[in-house]
Amino acid sequence: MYRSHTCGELRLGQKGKDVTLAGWVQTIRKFGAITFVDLRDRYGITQLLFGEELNTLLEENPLGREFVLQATGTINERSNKNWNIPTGEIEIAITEFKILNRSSVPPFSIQDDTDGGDDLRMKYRFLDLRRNPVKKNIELRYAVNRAARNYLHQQGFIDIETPFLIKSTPEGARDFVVPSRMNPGQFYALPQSPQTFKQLLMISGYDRYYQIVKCFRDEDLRADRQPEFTQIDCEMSFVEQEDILDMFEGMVKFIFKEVKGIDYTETLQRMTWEDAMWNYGNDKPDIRIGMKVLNLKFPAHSFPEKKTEFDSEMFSIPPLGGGGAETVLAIAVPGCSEYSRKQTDELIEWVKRPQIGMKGLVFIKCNADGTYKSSVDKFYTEERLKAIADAANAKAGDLVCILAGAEERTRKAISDLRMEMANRLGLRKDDEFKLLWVLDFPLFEYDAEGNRWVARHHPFTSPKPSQIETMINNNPVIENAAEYLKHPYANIKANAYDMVLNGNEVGGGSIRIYQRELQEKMFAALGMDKEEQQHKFGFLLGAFEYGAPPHGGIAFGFDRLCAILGGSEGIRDFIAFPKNNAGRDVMLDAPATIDEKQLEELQIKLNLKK
RNA sequence: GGAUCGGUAGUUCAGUUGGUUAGAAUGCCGCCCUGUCACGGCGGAGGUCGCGGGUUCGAGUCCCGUCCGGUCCGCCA
Repeated sequence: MYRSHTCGELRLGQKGKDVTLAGWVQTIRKFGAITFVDLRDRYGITQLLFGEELNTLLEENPLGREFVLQATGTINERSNKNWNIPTGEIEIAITEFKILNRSSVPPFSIQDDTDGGDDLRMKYRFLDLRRNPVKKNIELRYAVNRAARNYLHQQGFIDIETPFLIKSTPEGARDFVVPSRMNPGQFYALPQSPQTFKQLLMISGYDRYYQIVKCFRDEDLRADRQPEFTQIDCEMSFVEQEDILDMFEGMVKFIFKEVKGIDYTETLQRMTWEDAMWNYGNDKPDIRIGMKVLNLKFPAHSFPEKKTEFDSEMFSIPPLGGGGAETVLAIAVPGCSEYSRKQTDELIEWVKRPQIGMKGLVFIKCNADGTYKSSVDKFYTEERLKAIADAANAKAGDLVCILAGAEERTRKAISDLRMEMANRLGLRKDDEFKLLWVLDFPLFEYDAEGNRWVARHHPFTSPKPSQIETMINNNPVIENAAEYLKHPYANIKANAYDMVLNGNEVGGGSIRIYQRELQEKMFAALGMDKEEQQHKFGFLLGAFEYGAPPHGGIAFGFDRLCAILGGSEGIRDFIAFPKNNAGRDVMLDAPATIDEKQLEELQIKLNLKK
């Protein structure tokens, strides 16, 4: 027996008991005759006391940081208690000890506030994982996993594994591919999601399926994107959109309760995609913060049903962009009317950065005394400034920020500016959570490069029932690229939904197509002829002919959900062994070349550029 | 594919207009210390300034290239 207890469980109540602990040496504090050692394991830290009688033994067997130590002794009450740790009232008076293994000096300190940089921590991830902050994240991840499984199990879902070695379908993200030795020249692809398999399971009658499963996408990475990531993947049969929303609203609330102890009782707010874009410039708005976007001027073809008291005559921006910008958007930033010239100049520089790409930024300061001061005073009367400020819901003390430019870019910029200002003002608290459903996404997006439609969600998403006729009865071919928005397909809305948490998309799904005719129409709209459809998705089209039930589902970004619940923007510290932003595992140094012999077996010849 | 920031001691960083022997903190090693828990005191070791080239009397510092890392844009059905 290596240990009788862990390093986190002993308390004053067990005083006098003889125990054996095993763990890692956190610190050694020597005081001439006596030595204190903090022994650490997954459960906590317990102080060991080495008395004078052990000094010879300690000199013969010197301890060092991160040594693996087994020590036996008696639980003592401390004369000086440490109220910062749960075991701080006791210490173990050691009678014998054994070094189970030595350790080199670690390249960074194994502490909450480590001195290690990210790169080094990733290279020695096995040491980094010993640190409390990372350990807490990994434990939180397990708690979320457990809560999700418990909920889904209670609801009658069953976990069914689907294959990782599947067929490449170059629609959407790039596939990771795996060569087949037994089938030379042929490749498997790793799944970007188990999408088609879960739909086939619905056809097989497993009407409530889930899986917490790895997915693979060979695209460039970000702080919140990894090449292999985990989804909570779910699908249900005989459901409408409302059933899915109910079921998974329940799941997320259950997770909040189990993991964070939060009673999220209010019904999730719902917002159409159009309202999200209109009011927040973004399809995943953070609704914890205000600062709704005011649309001062916008292209006639966009959101034709939206009405505003402003129009193209009302607002143009003479000092920027020459002949007046296509789109003019504003937000009222609370409490910033006192910004100095230096601060507003800095904001102007911020929006001019290439990532934002604006030409400039117009301000209206809504002063506390009820006057208005703007950077465009010579073009506007104070009444007009007031009208704009009022329309943006600005109060005295607010700073109205106005951006102008091409529609998409400006919309993204105002959305970025809104988030930036919220961050600067500390409005995005990492312990405040607000969930939102975004509904009624467009089914299609126009791809100017290929002059064709692409699926906004994925090609298995069904249109709103009322628009199935529109889809089937119209030719998807776009005759006039310039006027693609007049094509009947441009206005088809999808039976799709995203769950948004604090401005992050944490889940997304749809009611699926289950009729062969409609699915073929969808594939055709995406530019696939019959032959290609058969080659890529023949198995699914065929399956639809054998009693496919109406079905739909959703998938949650598990890593991202964990990160947000843990109060973090990045997902890497919620994954035990993550990759860096070039897709490398710096600990393994992967990817790597393979042996000539392996290439030969696969009958693959490299043809590297350069 | 692009933008941007960074790379100096084991580690985290500082290093002025280009100018003597490149510093601090922490860690490490040695000595002292019987109540520490970020222990304390004294001493010591530790550097290919990412790499290559250039400008210069002289480069950590300026220029070009390259590699590595962070963040972002494109991309991510």
